Amino acid sequence: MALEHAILVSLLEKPGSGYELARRFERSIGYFWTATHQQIYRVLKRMESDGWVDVRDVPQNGRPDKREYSVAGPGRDALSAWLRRPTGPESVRNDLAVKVRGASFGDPAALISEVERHRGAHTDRLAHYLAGAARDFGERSPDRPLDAECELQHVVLRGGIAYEQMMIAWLDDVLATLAGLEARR
Amino acid sequence: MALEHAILVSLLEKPGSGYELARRFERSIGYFWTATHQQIYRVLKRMESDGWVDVRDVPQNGRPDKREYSVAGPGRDALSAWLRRPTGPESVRNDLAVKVRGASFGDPAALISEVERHRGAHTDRLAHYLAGAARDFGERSPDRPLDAECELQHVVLRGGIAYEQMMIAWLDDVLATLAGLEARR
DNA sequence: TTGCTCATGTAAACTGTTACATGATTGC
DNA sequence: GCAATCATGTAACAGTTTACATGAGCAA
Repeated sequence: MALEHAILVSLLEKPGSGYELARRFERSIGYFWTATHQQIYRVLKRMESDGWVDVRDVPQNGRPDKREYSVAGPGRDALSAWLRRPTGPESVRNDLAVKVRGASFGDPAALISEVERHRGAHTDRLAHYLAGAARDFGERSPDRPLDAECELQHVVLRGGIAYEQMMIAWLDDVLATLAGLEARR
Repeated sequence: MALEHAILVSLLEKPGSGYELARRFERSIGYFWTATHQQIYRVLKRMESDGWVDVRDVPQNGRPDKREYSVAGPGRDALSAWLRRPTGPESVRNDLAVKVRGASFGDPAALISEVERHRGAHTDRLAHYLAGAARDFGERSPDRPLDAECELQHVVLRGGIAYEQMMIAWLDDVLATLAGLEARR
């Protein structure tokens, strides 16, 4: 269980409201951990009552007030304890792999458009990552290295890029295999 | 939701009991879809009452009887309908990426052993996949191609291999980044 | 006799998804 | 006037995880 930890990391990078966190989970953090606003509000409430975060009501002109959360001492401790604690093997959930394996009992060709759709989604995401990498980490001089926070954000982004490239290559392999089966019939 | 579909695929490959399915979810299918025996028993019961699977009581000598499930017509239909139906974007859950990004607010060096542990797990899994690939798909003659089921199992396995190789390379990148931050202090 | 494998389950707690609800402001 | 954005929630349901429970056989 790590939604609270993902929220702590995000709040350490910048304090914000539940709504703002939900936005961030559609971008940046959301690329390696998904959550909806309902989940976030629920967890924020629990973390507040556990003393992991502080809240501050921020009045805004012409807009509803927002409750801005920031990480408190116990939250920081909980995060650094979690960093050290071994995390179990990730649970994999790959619909498409199940579908590909299931295709042999149905019509393999029927899967082609679905695989192409996924390929498109991964291509879009890759382009998005590459643009972000160029924007945020493009102009680095070797004699003036970035700080730790930046370096670590960059290595996570490189992971996202490697993942998307791997997926696109694999989906091409799947498409070639499906086409081969089709041609053979 | 696709646990029922993963179970259908597994039962089409070979009928079996809930217990046997739970074993398979620790290997083969489990590499791209995880499930515990509790989930499996619950879903099997629902699928049985929906007529997706047939059950047969198999007495065994010296062992408890087992209830062997096999896919029925409606189950096969449900599977092929799902194969055609677009599946939403996969929800990513990567603990380690959250940890790496969180490390800048704690001690980056404290994360090194955790990353090394994950690297070891991925190396083991890669070796296991490669052994399986050599065993099941090693001796192929180009003039006698395998059947569809085999080809599709093979392409899924290639995906697993590509994933593990990508992860190991990324974890090396993470380790180099963490070491670089450590050396700089 | 201790622990492992085979075999099937229940119960409770937690997490995730979908739908609904409110209310102000900004831009077309 | 209509839709989108900002901002915070509730409610119901579905799915997942963890712990507990039973009981037989088999091997060190």
